[in-house]
Amino acid sequence: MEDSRVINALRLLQTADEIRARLAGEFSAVHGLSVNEFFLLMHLDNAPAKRLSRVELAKRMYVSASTVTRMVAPMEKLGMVDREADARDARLAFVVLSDAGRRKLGEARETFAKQAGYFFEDRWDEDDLTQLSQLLSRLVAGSASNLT
Amino acid sequence: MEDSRVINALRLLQTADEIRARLAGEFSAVHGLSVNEFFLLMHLDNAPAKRLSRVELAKRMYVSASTVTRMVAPMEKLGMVDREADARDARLAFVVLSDAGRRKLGEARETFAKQAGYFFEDRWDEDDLTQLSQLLSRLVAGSASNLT
DNA sequence: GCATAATACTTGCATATGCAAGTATATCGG
DNA sequence: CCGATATACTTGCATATGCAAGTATTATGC
Repeated sequence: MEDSRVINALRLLQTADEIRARLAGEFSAVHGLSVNEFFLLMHLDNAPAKRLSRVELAKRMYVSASTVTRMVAPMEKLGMVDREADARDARLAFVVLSDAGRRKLGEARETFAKQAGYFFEDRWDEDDLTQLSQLLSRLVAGSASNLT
Repeated sequence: MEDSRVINALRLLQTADEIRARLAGEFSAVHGLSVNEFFLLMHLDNAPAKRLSRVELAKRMYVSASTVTRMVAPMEKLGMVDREADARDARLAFVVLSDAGRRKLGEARETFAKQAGYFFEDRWDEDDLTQLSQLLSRLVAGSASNLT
């Protein structure tokens, strides 16, 4: 295993799996939220009018359209998001971040920040963090998925 | 969003999602393998005697024990792995990499390398790759999950 | 030694997700 | 304008996964 691209891809995937596993437990216990639901809210909050179509969400989250449909249903019932039709195109069904969703996201963000802190704690200093941030920025820069 | 730990965690998760999505399509089409099945084989290949208990696999893959049980069943049927009991502890059921599994993994590794190459292509040079590798090595170093 | 606790694995049930097909609407070419 | 095609979303079905409970075996405390 000498190829640095392979090594980096493996390490990225494994690191992400570890972070995701930690987050899943915390989000579920503290907010009754899944990691993907958190990201859905993040994408909405990041969007111009706090709203996105389902296909846009699917692309940004790297999941299928049907997954978005089924994720949104319970979130809508709980009042975190609203459904909004488009005046010009009757096919579109926007998912809109509600006030309750915004509050929920605010709380979840704190948990995320805490976990992110724990994760890097004791292993990385500010210089490392800045270095990684700059490296990854080039990977996510072009992507519509970028949340940062 | 000023906390560099938060930014890095978000970018790591999103980057990994993108890589994983690409791999999933390729692995499924080319090898009839899921990304997690690939990692299971990688962990076995990485282990001292090409074998691990199910709980060890579960820990290293950040999945539940039941998931390992159910992942292994079809892989065993296809001959990629064998089941092996422990002489001292009758509870243990090792998963062993078979010759067929080793071949399969070899092919899948090539696909992985190709995809990893595409992913970093045009965006990163060797210096960047080395830098990231060094940064991530500290994150995965302590972990038993480390494949690199 | 033996009862209790811990560990390894499996299984029932519920949820999550993708793919393919179905429905509704919009766009395009003539 | 109209049929063919494309797009947005939903739904049926199959697979993947976690949690909790169940079974079998081993370790621990007395």
